[in-house]
Amino acid sequence: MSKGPKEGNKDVEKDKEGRIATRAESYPDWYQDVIREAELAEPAKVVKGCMVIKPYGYAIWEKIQRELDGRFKDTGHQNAYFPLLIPQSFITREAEHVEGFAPELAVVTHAGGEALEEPYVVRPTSETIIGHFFSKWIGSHRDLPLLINQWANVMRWEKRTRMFLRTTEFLWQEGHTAHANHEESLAETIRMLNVYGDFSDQVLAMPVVRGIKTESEKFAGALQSFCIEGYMQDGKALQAGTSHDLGQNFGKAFDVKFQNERGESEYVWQTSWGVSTRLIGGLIMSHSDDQGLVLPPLVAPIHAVIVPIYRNDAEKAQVMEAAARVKAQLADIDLGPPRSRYRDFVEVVIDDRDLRPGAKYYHWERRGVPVRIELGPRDVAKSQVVAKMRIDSEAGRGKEFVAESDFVATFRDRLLRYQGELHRLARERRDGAAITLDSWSDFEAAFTGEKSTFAWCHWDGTRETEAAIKEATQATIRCVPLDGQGPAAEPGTCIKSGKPSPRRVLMAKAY
RNA sequence: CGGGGCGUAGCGCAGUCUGGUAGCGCACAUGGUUCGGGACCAUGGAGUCGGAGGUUCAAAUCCUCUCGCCCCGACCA
Repeated sequence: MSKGPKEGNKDVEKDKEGRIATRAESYPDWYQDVIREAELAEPAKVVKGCMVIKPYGYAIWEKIQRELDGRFKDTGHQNAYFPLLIPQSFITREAEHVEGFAPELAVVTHAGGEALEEPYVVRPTSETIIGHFFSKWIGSHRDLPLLINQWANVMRWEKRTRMFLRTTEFLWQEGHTAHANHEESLAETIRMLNVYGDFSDQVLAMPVVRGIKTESEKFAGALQSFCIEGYMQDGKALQAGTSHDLGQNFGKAFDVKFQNERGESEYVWQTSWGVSTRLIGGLIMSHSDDQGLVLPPLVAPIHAVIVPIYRNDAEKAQVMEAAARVKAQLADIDLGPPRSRYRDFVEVVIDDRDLRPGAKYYHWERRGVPVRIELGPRDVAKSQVVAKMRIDSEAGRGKEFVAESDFVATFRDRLLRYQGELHRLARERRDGAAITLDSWSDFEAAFTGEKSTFAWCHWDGTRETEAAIKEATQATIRCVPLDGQGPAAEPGTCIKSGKPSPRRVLMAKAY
């Protein structure tokens, strides 16, 4: 939408011709326009680096929450809530953790009109305070595993912020679990990584690479961090979710001990995992185009909009009656999977505002509503509807004239096909852009200036080489892929140092 | 923390160089004509020009200080 029209601004050149959508190519123009014009959010301005999530954007987050929460419950987790403020001393107990988070903490030093004896930090994440409570709650191996999730806000005073992708305050969920041994905690770490990966593929239609972070990119305080990396349309990577194997680091720092079957005292093995409102940024950067937001049906707050067309009151009465009938039939459709714990009924809006139809088309297109239904006197007479999908796909191309009964009968299938198509298209864009590189000059060429893509390259496994690559190109090692992710594992030589490498890793510039 | 930019109506901006009635588009309100891809006409409401100080007969405009936001880097979900 960089050169696209702005809502309600007639000065900007209209794109009446050439309405073939082009895909997003760069933050910030296009990205921010999509957010503003779809009314997802706006910068708070009065609070540095914070944004206001508007109702339509928040509705997307609620969809994400609900679906993820169901999956957490399915894997045996329970929700709980812990304090926003954490005693500063908690943060300093784990050496790597304090080193990693100290620079970005917001600290409360005064309360009740007086200086506090010990300041509180606003949580940047809750491992420490949850560790504190775990130590009280866990005594026996019979208390394990303890599987807790928290939906919360956190604050990280980042030097640089970007709407949804990195804001000072953000909403997320953080899972925290404690286990009796490392096999179990590692299995949990990988299990939740796959919950995220599956969710991203199935619900967000955002294909991701599942992998392991390098030592320098891992979570501060973890033994090992697993991640899912999404491909954004400007070629950059987005860390869309992480799952950490914390080992006994926090158990030792917070004295979380249990007695095993033999009566011996042991530290618990913990995990933590999280995804945030960043997913909404990933959604935008994965699917949207010059005409605005594109939403997969499973996270769309509104699945279909009916635009009634009429010229006089008689026509209006007739058309509105048909619109209400179509809406009522669609509203009974449940998009949820057959055995889902939640129902996900189709949400239909009849746009009866006093605007011309064309204005409504643009309005809803910008908001990414998957299906538009036009309904006029001609259609009512023929018992048909005119359907148009947000983007051309197997689920619909151009304007289609469909018998009302057929349309209703196939609506669920149409939405689910569209969902699958968005995933397929995103994967094709990613795989079409991804490259395998073996020479350093090719690598530099691929990342000059603002350029970025997914590059599969050999790396010698050292922190020094990793740093040198980042220094030279701004590209980083996004992850070492798990088996089955990316090219088949085969040994080679490092793209930078020429030293031996066991397998290719994923490199890209990152958000 | 470095480098750049910007604070003027709800939103987007012009006006600042060269001081002199506070402007434009959209949005909003009312009336009318319209209505299958962003309608038009008429009328109207809406502002301590980010803040403080200074220069001047006169400051959105010049000077000093200050606050805030955005973008680009270094750090990160």
